Amino acid sequence: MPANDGSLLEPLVSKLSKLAELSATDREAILSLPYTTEEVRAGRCLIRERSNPGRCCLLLRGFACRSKMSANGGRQIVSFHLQGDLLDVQHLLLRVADHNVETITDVKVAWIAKDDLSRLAFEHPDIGRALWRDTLIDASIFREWVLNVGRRDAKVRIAHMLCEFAARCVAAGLGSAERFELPMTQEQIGDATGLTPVHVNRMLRVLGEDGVIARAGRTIKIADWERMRQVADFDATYLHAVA
Amino acid sequence: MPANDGSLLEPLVSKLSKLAELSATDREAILSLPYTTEEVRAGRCLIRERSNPGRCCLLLRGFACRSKMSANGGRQIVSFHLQGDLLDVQHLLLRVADHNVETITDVKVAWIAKDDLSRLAFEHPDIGRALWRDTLIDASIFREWVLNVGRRDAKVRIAHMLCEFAARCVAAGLGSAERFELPMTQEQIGDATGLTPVHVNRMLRVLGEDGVIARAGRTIKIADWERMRQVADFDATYLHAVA
DNA sequence: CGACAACTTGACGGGCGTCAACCGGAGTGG
DNA sequence: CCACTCCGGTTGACGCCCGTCAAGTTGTCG
Repeated sequence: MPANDGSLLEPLVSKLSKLAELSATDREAILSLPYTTEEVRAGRCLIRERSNPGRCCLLLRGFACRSKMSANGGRQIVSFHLQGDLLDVQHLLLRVADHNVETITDVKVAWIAKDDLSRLAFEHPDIGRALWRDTLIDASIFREWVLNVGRRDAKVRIAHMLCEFAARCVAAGLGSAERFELPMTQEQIGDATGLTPVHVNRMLRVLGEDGVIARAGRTIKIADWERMRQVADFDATYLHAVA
Repeated sequence: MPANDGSLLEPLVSKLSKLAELSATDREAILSLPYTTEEVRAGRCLIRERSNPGRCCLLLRGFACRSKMSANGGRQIVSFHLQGDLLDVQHLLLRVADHNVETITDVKVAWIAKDDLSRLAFEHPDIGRALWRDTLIDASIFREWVLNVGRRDAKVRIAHMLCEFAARCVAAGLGSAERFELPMTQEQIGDATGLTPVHVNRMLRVLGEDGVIARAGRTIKIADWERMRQVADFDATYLHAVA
């Protein structure tokens, strides 16, 4: 499993470079982090609520999400993640996981020891700055999700989720804003928006009938992005230009 | 307005001390931060969405909240704050505010220049660690709010909000868990839980009839805390022992 | 070709929003 | 001291959005 040719952490370097100015030394320090890789099937749990991982998970390929459960058995997805995302920076400084991390598709991840990453953050101020910014943007997205789930009706809510997902895919170099692929089921969309899968389906149909989106299986096409943005009440400010 | 007797930043020292081990030097560095104080009436906006503050706001007395607006005019409160809270640490590293900060009661605040606080964080690693942890706990609370608004019904949702608020008041030394004072209106509770003020009122009445809480004006009494915790689906893990 | 998961659609009901009226306390001005 | 105003709280009637239940379709993988 250990496969330290060093190049696999390149996505992490490129992500953090967008968040702060990194020196050559910084980059080398990141690339020389020890890690192990693992391939995991769709629908598995990478990190479990209340556990204390001891290592951080870098998503190299595929899609994942973070989720929490309510007492009555309801699942709430609180964020989606794609390649290049570091899934649990918060565990550098918080002892116990307050949520699950689950795979949505088959994924490839790199595990990095918490202590190594933490040391890196505090010995290289600009890396620390980048990681901190990453968690702050994370928090900003959570705030937007609270608004989305709390104050928008189902149609707008789903449209907003699609906009955010598209924007992040484009930023990560996966597909274009006009045409992209959804990796998640309608049930997972429901879990992210606080709706039932049935109602997600209804609203996707309506969005299609309105001509705001076009669907073919899980591929979404958005012809008029300006219109989509209005329908979705989407304003990318909260992504803070990166995400 | 400048009133640097130095002692007014004591709450900040005590808050950060709970988040990381601070040396005497660290404490002195915090206390010697330049700041100005201001008294602000209830219902005012301290920081406006899309603005770029340039300074951070420490809440010395009273209550405040952070909020966002949806296109259709809905307001969503994303967090409540009480004395000792630093209201916008995220602006140390993010350029533009993605939400408003509003006063709930009359408050007294201390303004600290962003650059001063930022320098402090990076020159004193343990202060940086404490501030970072603070923002991570913030994010954890947002995740819980997404779950709360997305997957719990109105009664549980409001009960959960009350539990969190009580826990944080107790942690800050304001009142006891068995009896505390709500500073916010039922409309603000609704804005925090994604409900209308009318329905908040109904659910508060039901919680009273169920004997879970007792109300007198805005004072809340919780006799059986274990029962309350069950009704509210409340598990303080996500507060990460501080907050 | 059979099994199973995801998607789709319809019928029905309930939780919560909306509208409206009234009450009570605090502040204000005569 | 009392009338007036205003904000917040309270309660009832009614309706809609979305949840629930159920059945059927599609697609994929063995």
